Amino acid sequence: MDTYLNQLKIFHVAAKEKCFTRAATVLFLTQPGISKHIKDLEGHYGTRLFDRLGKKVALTQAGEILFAKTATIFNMIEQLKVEIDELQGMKGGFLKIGASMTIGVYVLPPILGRFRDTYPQVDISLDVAVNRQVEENLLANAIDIGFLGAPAADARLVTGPFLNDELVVIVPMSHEWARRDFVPPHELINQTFVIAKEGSGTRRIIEARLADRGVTLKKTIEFGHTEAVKKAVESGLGVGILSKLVIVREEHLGLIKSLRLEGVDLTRTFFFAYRKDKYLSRVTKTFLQYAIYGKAGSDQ
Amino acid sequence: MDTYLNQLKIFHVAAKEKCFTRAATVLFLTQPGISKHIKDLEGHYGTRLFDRLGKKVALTQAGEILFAKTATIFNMIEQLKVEIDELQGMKGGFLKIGASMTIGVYVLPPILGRFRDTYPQVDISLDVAVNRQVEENLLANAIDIGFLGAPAADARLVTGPFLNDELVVIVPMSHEWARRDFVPPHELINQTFVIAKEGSGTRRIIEARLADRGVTLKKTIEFGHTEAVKKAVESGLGVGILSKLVIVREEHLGLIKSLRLEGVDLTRTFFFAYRKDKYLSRVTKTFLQYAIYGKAGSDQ
DNA sequence: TATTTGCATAATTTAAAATTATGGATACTT
DNA sequence: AAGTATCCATAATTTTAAATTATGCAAATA
Repeated sequence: MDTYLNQLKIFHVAAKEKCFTRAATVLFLTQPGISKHIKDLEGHYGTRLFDRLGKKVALTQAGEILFAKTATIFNMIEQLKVEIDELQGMKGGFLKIGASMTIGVYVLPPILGRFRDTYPQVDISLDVAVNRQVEENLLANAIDIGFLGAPAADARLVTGPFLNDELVVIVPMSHEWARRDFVPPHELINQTFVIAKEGSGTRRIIEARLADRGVTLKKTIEFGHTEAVKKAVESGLGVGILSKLVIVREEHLGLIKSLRLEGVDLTRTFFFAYRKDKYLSRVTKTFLQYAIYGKAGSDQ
Repeated sequence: MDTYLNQLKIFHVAAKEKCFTRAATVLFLTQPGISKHIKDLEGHYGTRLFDRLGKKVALTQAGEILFAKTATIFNMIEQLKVEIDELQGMKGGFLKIGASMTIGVYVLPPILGRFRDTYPQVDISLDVAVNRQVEENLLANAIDIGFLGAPAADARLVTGPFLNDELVVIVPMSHEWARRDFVPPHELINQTFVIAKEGSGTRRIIEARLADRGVTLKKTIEFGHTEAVKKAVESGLGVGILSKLVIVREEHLGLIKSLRLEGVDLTRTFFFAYRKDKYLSRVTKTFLQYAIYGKAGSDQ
């Protein structure tokens, strides 16, 4: 075969891994095999594709050109299998979802439950990660669809609004604010504040919007996890700000009370995203309908 | 390989030819080989790709899906060769150069200009930095080639001489030395000296060579920049020592006069350097020829 | 009905691609 | 600074995959 197809596959993995040895592991081969194939390919194209920089390897310009195209090619080949399976009406299939924290833990589970009731043959995986990681997983084709706290930044991804959310102040039932529905921002300053760890999407929004109103939180206690924030507020440690989505149960049970911040817009939107050049399988499309509209909408 | 790449190629040709026997001829194979590969591929996709209609074969629906994509795929693969060849023919690509001050500002620009005239499609970046930084950039593979005021110290770098330079004493036209061509070193001592900032290559050479002759400069004024030194000398602030390369224009315009130091060797050499284990692209090689010989030399 | 043409299958050969073994060079470690 | 580990390159060998030849069957051609 004069098109060096197998070599292209091996090159692609090696370029992705930036390491021949790791590529060998991924491909269930040994390192010398990788070296040889790359060498063959370099012979074919008449130029080096990798610089061997000591222990590291790095793509040359020619390598970069090649890699850009092989990514598309092997994406297409993967999609082929899906498309043909669907043609045959194979109802099973696999749906790989990635989501950021709040969505993955509080929003998706009930949706997944309903979806599973209707399509019990579909295997589902859900990977909860930070926004950036979800984007990367989409680009690496490791997940079919992602749910993010912000529109995907990468141009290779298609993004759309998925769900509107609102951040609310939460206080324990023992708190004097528990009988109110609104609180003006400046009153927050004197409160001990239980807040999510730096780096979370929620945290960023809170700080940005409060800063707009000239309010900076002083007495803050940080927790790494939403559940911890809830528990802390419940037990009277202070007041918190969390997504409405994550406290519905607690509020319903009368464990905490939520209030809005007067005159501060704490709404935000979650987004879905997928690779522009990815063929969305029926399963994926259907799930997206479920997620956005609660039920399957139109078929297209 | 679990992607059946070779089979895809064979399928593609067979689908194009609508005939296994002819596909065999095209691919320099025999018909049974084609049959087997198609069969393997059908096993992989779990469905027939061709209907065997008596003496004829025709694509099934699944086959059509496959054929549509393989057409794109093999198109891309062909395109790849073209794109990489273009890179080789220097109809694209980029060249990342690092250089120390004097070379980057006074020597390279005209060379870059000529190079660009011949290869307008090559993108060029030039990063001017201190010697050490240039070396580090080379090692980090951030630049393709570097030009330095001293041979690269790191064993992983290949170094070669690039350009000979000479430091000369410069005086304003109003100075009594302006009518001389040589000046003995000891006369320098009584002069106010305008000199480049500590740390520059030029400064180090001046001090080392003068120290050999037992001369230490006393009345010195430091400037951070070569241009400042020139301006200072022009306006009669004192005498200076600078590279011949940087004052050709000023001397030609009659703004300053340059003299040699009697009996002191103030010549120095500039060097190019690149990573020993880096593949020098054609663009890089050609540029190096331009830099060293003024024009492209031999092709190898 | 005989003949040609095209694909399928099986046995065998051939060629490709894998592995093991080894060496050199660079980075990390103590 | 010396020793160790890591990573890639190369060569010799083994294994596997893919080619071939040989043959059969079915449909189109005459």
